[in-house]
Amino acid sequence: MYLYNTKTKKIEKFIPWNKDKVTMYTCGPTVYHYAHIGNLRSYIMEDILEKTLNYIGYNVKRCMNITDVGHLSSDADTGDDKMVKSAIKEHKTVLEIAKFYTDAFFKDLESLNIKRPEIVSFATDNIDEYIKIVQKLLDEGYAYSAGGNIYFDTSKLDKYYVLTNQESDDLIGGVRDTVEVDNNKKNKADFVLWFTKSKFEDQELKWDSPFGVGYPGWHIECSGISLKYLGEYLDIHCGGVDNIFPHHTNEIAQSESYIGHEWCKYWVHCEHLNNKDGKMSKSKGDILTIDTLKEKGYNPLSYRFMCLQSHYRKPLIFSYEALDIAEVAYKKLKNKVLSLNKDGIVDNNKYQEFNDKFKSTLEDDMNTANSLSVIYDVLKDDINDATKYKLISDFDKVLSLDLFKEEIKEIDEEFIKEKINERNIAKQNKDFTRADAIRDELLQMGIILKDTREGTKFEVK
RNA sequence: GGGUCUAUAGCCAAGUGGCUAAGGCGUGGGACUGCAACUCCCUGAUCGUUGGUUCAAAUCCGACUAGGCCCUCCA
Repeated sequence: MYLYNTKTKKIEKFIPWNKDKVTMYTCGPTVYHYAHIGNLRSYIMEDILEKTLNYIGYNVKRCMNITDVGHLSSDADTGDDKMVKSAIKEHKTVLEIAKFYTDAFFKDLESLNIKRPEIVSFATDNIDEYIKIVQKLLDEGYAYSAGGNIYFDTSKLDKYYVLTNQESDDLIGGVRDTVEVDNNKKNKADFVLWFTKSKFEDQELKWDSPFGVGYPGWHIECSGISLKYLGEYLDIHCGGVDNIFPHHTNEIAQSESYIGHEWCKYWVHCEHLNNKDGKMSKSKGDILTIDTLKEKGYNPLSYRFMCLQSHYRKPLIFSYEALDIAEVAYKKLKNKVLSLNKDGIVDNNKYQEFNDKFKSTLEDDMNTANSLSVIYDVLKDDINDATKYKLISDFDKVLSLDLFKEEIKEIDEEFIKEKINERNIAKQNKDFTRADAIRDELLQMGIILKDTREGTKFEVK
């Protein structure tokens, strides 16, 4: 398996810390709003990565966090806590908000056939872990207290900017208007580990700690959860490219200072889904959800197909035109696959040949566009249906496009057969007006008729 | 301003130095059909611009142009 590693800016051969056990951490959502389809692109990519590793024989232990507290608009002690803000807006408690959007998030994962990680942990369930880490960082001089908060001291590190080639002087403090400069910080890049002085009177969630009553900073959450569930040696850490700095950079700083050695080997980042004007984002408000796609009549898996047609390290521009194309291609592919006759003897040599080809596309930094091409190669090849069936159903263990799943819809089969019969009689009598009327009537109900050599068949739209 | 990534046909997109640049969708033509739909066959590009390295470049290097993302909210 070869992966692009943000840490080295190179495609590298994947060698886990332990021979066949892979630990994988993926940054999860902040549950103050619905996930938009751009967020979900990353989760699709991570799903493919996990399933690929399984497919080529690794045993993967994967963990994901759910951020349900302490996510400020800014990392300085300014701005609003997103969770609190939503809670006020929707007249609910913070935990009610978290529960609601967490459930919605899991539903989205299901719609897209994304496997739920083995371990899913809430930020609020691991407070002790953060306190333990912050305490040790304080004891060893990596952190300091100022203005009521605990900060990480980035000047204590030999190299802080490990994922980017920035120099500290290049940073523009407060590049966005909404960010205020926090004067408690010793260095521009320092970040909060623990807040004790909350500006929000209605901050509902607070915990007692040796540093005072308060709540954790944003970055400590992922380090804490990852170290707790996956240990001190992590193989892969995933997320969107926007997390490279500062979030992942800060995670490395605090985690490696805490454990005293290298922590994570491979950093894998997914590029964004953009629309014509740039990035979709929750905070900009222009979000497009899976539910919206469903309401417009799209199959969520068409979106998955669209993502798989592109490479995860390339920005993908969303448009309904592109989604329409993906949906047509997906349906056509599915129809072809569904018409395969699975009975027969599998040609093992051919199976091996195509399966190796499929694996190599995935092992090549998850080149899913090429993986899909292998399906078309299989369909076109001069091998029997049984072999094709076996190959494609195995491929689908990774791709998860439900290629063999018939659409289940409440249909009255008897009624349709009667109508088909009626139409055939009309056709025999050359009463095409009547025949077309019946065809249109069924079409209205979402039933498409096909006149084949074996007689008239129907298909659910 | 600094960092980082991208640029291939109408659209999506593969390609990481070497035969006529994958694949999908669409378009056009054809077969099939009462007409369609489905299916099948055929159909398209000197690879952002410009220098350079090389026997050989979409592929490597430089410059330029356009665009995305990050620089304390973000997948």
